[in-house]
Amino acid sequence: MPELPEVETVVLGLRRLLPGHQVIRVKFDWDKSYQSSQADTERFLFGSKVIDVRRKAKTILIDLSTGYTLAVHLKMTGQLVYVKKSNKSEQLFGAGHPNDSLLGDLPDKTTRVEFELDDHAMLYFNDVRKFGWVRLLPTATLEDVDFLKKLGPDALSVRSSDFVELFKKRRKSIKACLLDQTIVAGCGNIYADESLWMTKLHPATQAAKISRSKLEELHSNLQEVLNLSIEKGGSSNKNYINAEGGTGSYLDFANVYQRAGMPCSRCGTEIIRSVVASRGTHTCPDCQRKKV
DNA sequence: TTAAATGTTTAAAT
DNA sequence: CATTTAAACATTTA
Repeated sequence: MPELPEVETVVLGLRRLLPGHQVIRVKFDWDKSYQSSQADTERFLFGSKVIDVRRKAKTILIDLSTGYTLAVHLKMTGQLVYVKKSNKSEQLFGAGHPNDSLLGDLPDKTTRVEFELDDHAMLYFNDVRKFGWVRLLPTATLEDVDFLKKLGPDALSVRSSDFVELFKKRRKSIKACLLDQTIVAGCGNIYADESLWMTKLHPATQAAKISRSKLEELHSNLQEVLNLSIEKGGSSNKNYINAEGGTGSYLDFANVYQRAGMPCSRCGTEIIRSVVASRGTHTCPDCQRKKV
């Protein structure tokens, strides 16, 4: 699911499963979901071996031995599920948008792309809303591709001082800045709301009006919640499955996201929902006093 | 029936 | 030209 920690969970999981294996075949039912020419697919995908799996912001990069890379973007509802069946056992790993496709039999009606691997394993790309995509691109040109070129520094690793510099002259709302991947890459709607609540900042506050110390606090809180969520992604819950296939709520950590009407865990005031930066926004009206 | 949903991307407005 | 805002994409679920 389509925020940095979930993408990271996908990457960490697939990195243990894919490298060394060959891609034999691909099948897709929606042409926007798999973007490559037939010729490139035959030349650079079929028979190629997976070298590595990595992440750039919220894009998953699967590097192949042919010098090409499968770039995968899950957008709002994408997920990647790896299934390897043998006579006696089934190895299963999946992460992304938390719905039942992670646990059910595949392919199902949300399956857009299927990759067949040389060891009888399958990699499924499921995406209810069809916003996501898989693209086969030359590895060397990835840095020039527009959707990766314009990204700001990764939210997980950006230094505090750089973070402050990037934000202090922006005139749009702090929430719009957090969601703007060209400023800082990797934050999404959930973590924007959570980190702003932690920092006691109202999402509609103009970034330029926020003090240096508050920005430093926001930087620290954002990295904290992202890291915490990555750790949670490693445990068994509904947006992550493994052989045990356990369920749970991946939003256990959330203090405001989708908690409208429930009490703020800090002061007890009711969490409210509004719209900021044209996205659903959750705040504690007491802790995060409105900007002027 | 209407509203909302984890994210870009593009066009239009400032 | 750079920045900011809003609509679009496609579908399901509450």
